[in-house]
Amino acid sequence: MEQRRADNIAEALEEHIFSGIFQNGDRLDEVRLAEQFGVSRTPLREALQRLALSGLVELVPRRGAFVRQPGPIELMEMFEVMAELEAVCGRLAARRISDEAIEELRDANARCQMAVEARDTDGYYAENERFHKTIYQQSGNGFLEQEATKLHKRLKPFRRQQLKFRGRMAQSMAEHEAIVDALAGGEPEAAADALRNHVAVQGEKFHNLMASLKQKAG
Amino acid sequence: MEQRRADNIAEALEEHIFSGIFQNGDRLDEVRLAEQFGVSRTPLREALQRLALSGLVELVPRRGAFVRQPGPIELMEMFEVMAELEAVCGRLAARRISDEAIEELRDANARCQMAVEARDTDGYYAENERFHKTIYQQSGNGFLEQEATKLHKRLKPFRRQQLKFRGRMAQSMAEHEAIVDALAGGEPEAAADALRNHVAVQGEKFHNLMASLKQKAG
DNA sequence: CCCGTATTTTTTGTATACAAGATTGTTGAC
DNA sequence: GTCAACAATCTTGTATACAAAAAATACGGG
Repeated sequence: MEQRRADNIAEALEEHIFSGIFQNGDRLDEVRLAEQFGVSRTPLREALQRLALSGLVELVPRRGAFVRQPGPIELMEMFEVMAELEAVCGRLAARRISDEAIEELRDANARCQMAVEARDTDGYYAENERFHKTIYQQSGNGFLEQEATKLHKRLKPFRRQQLKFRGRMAQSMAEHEAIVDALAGGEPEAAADALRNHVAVQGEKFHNLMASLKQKAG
Repeated sequence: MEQRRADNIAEALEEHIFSGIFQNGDRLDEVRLAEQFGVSRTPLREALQRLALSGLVELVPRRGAFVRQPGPIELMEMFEVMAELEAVCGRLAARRISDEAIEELRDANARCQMAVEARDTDGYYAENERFHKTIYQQSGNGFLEQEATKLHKRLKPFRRQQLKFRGRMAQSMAEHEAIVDALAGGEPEAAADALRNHVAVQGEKFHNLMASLKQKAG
């Protein structure tokens, strides 16, 4: 249970990085952080290595660890891949999904709708996440589910930014309905297209994302 | 330059695991391996953690590191995802590919053909890899390229197994030609389908894969 | 004779100490 | 005054020492 500790350090660091306590090129001083977290450098280094492999920090040999936020281009690329991964999940899920899962999707959507009406962004996001994770699961491919979940987590902070834009939650809801209909109807290509367009960052969404990035930098 | 060292340990371990020196559930003893590689436990543990994140070993807290070869199911799942990733690369590349890259693909194919005639499996694999990596690149999405390359590498030993089956190389060649034609013709869906079918493990390929797995186990 | 428990032993996880390389500051020459 | 080379300092990477937890073994009770 003490591996837990390294995990917690990694997660805590993740939090700090995501929440903007650290800026983009900041060097992550090992001794400082070790003191701050009350552990020695050894587990802290292990945490850094994990974060490096997950892409949140860059590990330069003999130079140290640096916060590595994706720039606009890489971010677009990641969203493009996310859209395609979700599309694949949808295509597979349309053939393999269970009735219970469709119920769960409809349930998540209903709760989403309630959150929209209550202007509860956090609640909305929680149900939104459940919606997407259910689809990953129902792809029937555990490896795909893992990969999709990983990338979903990585993009979480940026997605949340976008939810703040007016009308986005309502539009997103409508898209969710279309996705469920395609899945329930067993239409693989329709489900894939609906999910790809739902996740892809295009048109207005693109401008919103860029705007939120500038806001963060300024 | 000394980060290199940890990399080398990880790579050496990878080699050992891939080449069958270690069997599937084997425990990787830290002190033994440290002695064997002539380093202390610290860098060795870091190497293990990397391998854990890349999926080659499983790190059980307070229990140790174990070799983790994917079973038949997970393997199928990984090939399914690989096929879809390559399909996406192809779809994007069909729109974005450069003339030089098409030349490179044709060149790789020509060399492949030569290797087939010379029954040079290694040579064939090298050119085959160049072929696929070029398509990843030409997707114009660096992140996608990275992910595809990672999975490609992970599946490498299993793919190689399959090349040994009679006629596989020749069939694969024909498929390569079709892929290049679709890319050169700027047909996204055709390129995607061709690549998906090329990579997917179905029909005869499925039985071949299963046979090679049993062979390995026996 | 077998099973459960306690003890010993091994092994992982963490801290600290040490070595090698990188960075920065200072001093001297042009 | 500026640039370069050297030295001092700091930081990373590695080794070792120590603590805690799990596995193995031995002992005792049933």
